[in-house]
Amino acid sequence: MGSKGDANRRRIVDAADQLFYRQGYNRTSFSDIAQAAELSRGNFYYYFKSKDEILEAVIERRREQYAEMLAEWSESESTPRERLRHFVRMLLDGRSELLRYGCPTGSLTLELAKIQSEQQDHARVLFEVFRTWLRQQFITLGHTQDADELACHLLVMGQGVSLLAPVYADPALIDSEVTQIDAWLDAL
Amino acid sequence: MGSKGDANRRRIVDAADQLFYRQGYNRTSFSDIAQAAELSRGNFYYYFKSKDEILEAVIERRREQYAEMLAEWSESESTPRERLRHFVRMLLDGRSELLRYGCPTGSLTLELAKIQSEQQDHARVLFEVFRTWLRQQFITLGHTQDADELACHLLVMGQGVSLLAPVYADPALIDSEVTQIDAWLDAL
DNA sequence: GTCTATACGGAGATAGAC
DNA sequence: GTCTATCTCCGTATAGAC
Repeated sequence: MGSKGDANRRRIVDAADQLFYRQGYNRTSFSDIAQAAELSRGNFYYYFKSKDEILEAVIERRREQYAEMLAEWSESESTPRERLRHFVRMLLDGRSELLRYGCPTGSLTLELAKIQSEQQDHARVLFEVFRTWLRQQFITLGHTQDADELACHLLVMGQGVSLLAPVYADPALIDSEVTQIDAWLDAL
Repeated sequence: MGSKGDANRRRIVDAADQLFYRQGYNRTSFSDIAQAAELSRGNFYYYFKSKDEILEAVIERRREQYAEMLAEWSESESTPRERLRHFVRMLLDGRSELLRYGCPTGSLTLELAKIQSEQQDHARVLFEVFRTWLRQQFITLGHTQDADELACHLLVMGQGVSLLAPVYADPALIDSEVTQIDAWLDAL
């Protein structure tokens, strides 16, 4: 657990994270990751013994990042409505990557869903992070009864946009959708 | 192009269609398809020389089926509102498969999007079939100005539900979403 | 048209020298 | 900790007998 090893480990997870997003999990090989992390395949196996282990590490890393991001939003935005708007604005901020590769969480989870395995359960926690946070915002907004349904509906719309985005690669589609989602939020 | 060959060809496309849906395109091998179609690998290559060719055939087959299905709905339902409701009801009718594998169109297209290739263009036509039909319904409903935006928004919600469905494998989530989408339609 | 045999490359994974 | 060499399996694809 020296400092050199930790740095390499981080480099591997970084590289794997990016490649899983851009190429997909199934199409990303050990060689791809090793090459991107600038390590030999042999040395690579010193850090991770299976593709499963890397995936687990990537998911855990993303989970931490998302949780941290949402915690920051909870601090920086004072009202639940502003926080929800911040969530929607993600679609505009990550626009160029969204148009190419879709949502990192959605695309990964959908890929794993087709291989009925324990990996799917791991990936689901990523959605749970957002769902829980969104639900809390809707509760604070006064929608105590249907907070979870509203949270899911917002997730649904976000995922729908993220899927259609790479299909049409059209920025105008994202703009139009964000407008409609904002209108839905305002009407609540 | 004898009758025997045509039957085999159809069997292959059938098998490939199912496997692409349930396992995903990337994880489905020639052997998988040959086995499901009950053909030897050797004979298999007599009909399709590459995975690309099979994919093209599968997409074309789906396109025809969807176009036919939508044409039937245009006949069986007399008002655009009823036709749109029929579209939403797909989420309930295909419930059990949706909960396991998501939407055939959405999952395939997302997978292909990560391999920037011509295959992506082929898959996009599947969305175009629905988008065009939906747009027509909204126009008939009187929304001439924003028909395309509304069509896309309905597609977005459908795809969002289809992605979240296998993540949580919860029928109640689909029910709740259908209710909310129906309410959105009614308000138009 | 249908099969068997086989070539070839890439992927995951390990052993062992340094 | 890092590397090279190597093993095995699987996937795509072809040749050629029947």
